[in-house]
Amino acid sequence: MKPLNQNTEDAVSAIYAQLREMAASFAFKPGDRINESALSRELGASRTPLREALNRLVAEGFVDFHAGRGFFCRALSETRIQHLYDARVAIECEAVRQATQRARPADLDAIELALDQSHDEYQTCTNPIRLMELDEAFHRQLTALSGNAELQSLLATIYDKIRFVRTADLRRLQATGRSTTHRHKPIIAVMRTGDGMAASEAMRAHIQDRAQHAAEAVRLAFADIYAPKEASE
Amino acid sequence: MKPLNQNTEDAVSAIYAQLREMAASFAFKPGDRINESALSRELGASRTPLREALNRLVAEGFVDFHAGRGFFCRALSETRIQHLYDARVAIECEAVRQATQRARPADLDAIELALDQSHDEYQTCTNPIRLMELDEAFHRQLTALSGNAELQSLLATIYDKIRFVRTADLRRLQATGRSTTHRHKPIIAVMRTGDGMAASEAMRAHIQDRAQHAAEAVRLAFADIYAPKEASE
DNA sequence: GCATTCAGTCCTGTATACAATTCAAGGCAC
DNA sequence: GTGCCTTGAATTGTATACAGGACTGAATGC
Repeated sequence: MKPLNQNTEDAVSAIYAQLREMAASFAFKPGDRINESALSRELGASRTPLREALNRLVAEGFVDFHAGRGFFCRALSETRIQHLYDARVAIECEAVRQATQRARPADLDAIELALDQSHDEYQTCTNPIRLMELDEAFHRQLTALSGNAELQSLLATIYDKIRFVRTADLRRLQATGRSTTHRHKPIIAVMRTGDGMAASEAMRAHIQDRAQHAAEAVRLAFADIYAPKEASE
Repeated sequence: MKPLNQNTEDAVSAIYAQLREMAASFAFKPGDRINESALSRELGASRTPLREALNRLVAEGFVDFHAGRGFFCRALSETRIQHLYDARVAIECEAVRQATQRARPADLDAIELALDQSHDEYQTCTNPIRLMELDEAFHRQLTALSGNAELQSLLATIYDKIRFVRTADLRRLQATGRSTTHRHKPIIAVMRTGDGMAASEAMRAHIQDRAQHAAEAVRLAFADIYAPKEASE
């Protein structure tokens, strides 16, 4: 087999990143068993590094592992999505609270500028993936202002898990001509007042507004997962 | 036929559980490289399942992985501990908030009963590990009342990461004749009023009270880690 | 004396082999 | 036809072999 350059990037991490993306986009159907031999062939590696990468995904909750039976794509349920949205509320509200205390006006200016710059693209963009990236960037930047690496990494994992649902939700939002961008700037405005509690509640309201549509988004996501994809990949 | 699933699962999962306990108790010194061959011999398995278990710990943040150099016990710093305490605040405050809305009086009665039953043991117990278990049980039970599996699993991971520090902190608390149990019942009392926000704030105050001592606890923990242990192989 | 180089050794990273187990299908009894 | 057993292929679980990078320490040049 082709030797991989271990100095720059090891195979396990590369496979892991690929698998995580595949899991986030539901290249595997929920509940399906993952065939190690076939997948390792597909990824051009052997089963050993593949299994190591899969074990990371098990620890993060993307994949289920049943002894003697192998790895399974974790099932998607409305309950689980609701739980993940609530976990997102927990992380982001605390992060915003901390950020409100730590952030300097210049930090908030930078985020607001980024919002303004992406506003036009947000309105015209038709690619739901890109749409989601723009939306996610705001939340990630805000969480980063908390200065807490643990909160950031927890949030990143949650986002990966709900990305598919959020994409479906944002697509539907866009189809109805609405958007969530206009809800972002008010949060910054509250943060400028220095009231961490109020900023936290603003973020809570923003996220829960979307969470209410999670159930419908899950159904949309299921439709996407099982719909035949034309010429994709 | 009897299901021997657990039998085969034991290998990787048993190693994983052992490693997680070793990591939580800092059997490896922070920053040290983990020698796979030696550790696999010690655990009576080969490197393959050991590496799979280690990769799970990488995903959970117990272990660092550097390509080409292997696995390393993750360093412990005051900053990181502070971040983990703040993450704990995020998770537990939201969980208590949800639990306040969901819990029936009987659920709260059960937790309060458990508190009363363990009160004497808490006062007389000299084993810091047991002390920590008792304290942790309260927080875990409360979080479980939220009904959110994601919050529970996130919290479990965080607790494993800060367990060593918390043990040192509780030991010191006990040495000074104080305890944190008396702070638990007031939280239940607030929950009974049905005011989720107030309950959340009570929990925040409770956790942050201990977080303030985290820095000192880290130093104590370091002392424990590097102190020569008698009769330890 | 100090930095550098260069072997030698150790250790990691991955492939592969093989045993153990599960799964599926076909046959058999009822 | 239905349910159970048997049997064989497919798949997982683990050990091991081996290639190649990383570390160590001594020898060398300045």
